[in-house]
Amino acid sequence: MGEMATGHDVPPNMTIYINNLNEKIKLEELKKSLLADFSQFGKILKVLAFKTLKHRGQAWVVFEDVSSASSVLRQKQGSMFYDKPMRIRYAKTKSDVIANADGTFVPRERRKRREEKGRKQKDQHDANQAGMGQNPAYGGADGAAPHDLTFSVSSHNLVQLSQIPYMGGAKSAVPEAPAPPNNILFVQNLPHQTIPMMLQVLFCQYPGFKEVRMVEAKPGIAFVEYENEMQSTYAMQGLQGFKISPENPMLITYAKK
DNA sequence: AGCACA
Repeated sequence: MGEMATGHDVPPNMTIYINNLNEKIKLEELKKSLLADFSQFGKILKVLAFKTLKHRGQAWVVFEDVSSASSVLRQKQGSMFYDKPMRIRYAKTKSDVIANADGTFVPRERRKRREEKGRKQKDQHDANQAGMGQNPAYGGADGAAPHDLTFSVSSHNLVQLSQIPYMGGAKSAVPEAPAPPNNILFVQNLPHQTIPMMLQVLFCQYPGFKEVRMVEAKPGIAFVEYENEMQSTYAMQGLQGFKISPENPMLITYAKK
């Protein structure tokens, strides 16, 4: 239930399709940067990008594992790349490198001939689907946040941070009239001894994190800025109700514009 | 916006 529509109509697979890329960047540089940037998520088998009208501003990155592709999709979604936010989805059809590896590859010429004949297309389609569908486990748990750590921020005035999702005990769960999405979050109900570093440790786990701001004169609140709204939203969902101390589930809303 | 296999 309550699943946010993340807009991927295609089943998870090893290849991610990226668009809204900066078209001014030379293909070789673009591919190298994608490789450099995404390698941290797992082994990359291939990066493809083309200069034709129909394909500029787009790229395909083929990972060895679906889990790597999924991590990138979730963690890099909307992040800035050459001054533009990347839009990432799973590729619609299986990459040749993958098809070659799993034996379902059909050379392009043969493919075309088949399609022109107007029959046997279904075989090809089924072959493609078979390769894609090997991931039954992924669909359901889209909400598994990348952090499930219990950790302590501290020097000496040790504060134990217990990661217990806030269940909505009584009042301060979620505001009735939410502010419109904003890349800046407004955090309330913090313990008065909270210092910016404690919040930074928590919020910097989420992609696009920029900074935490607190006002000395106003204890208990903070502003946390991300690069964009998607990323602030993701962080908000991940940390909503997080208790820095047992009696202080944090209330996170979008800051007013 | 645009899903390829240079």
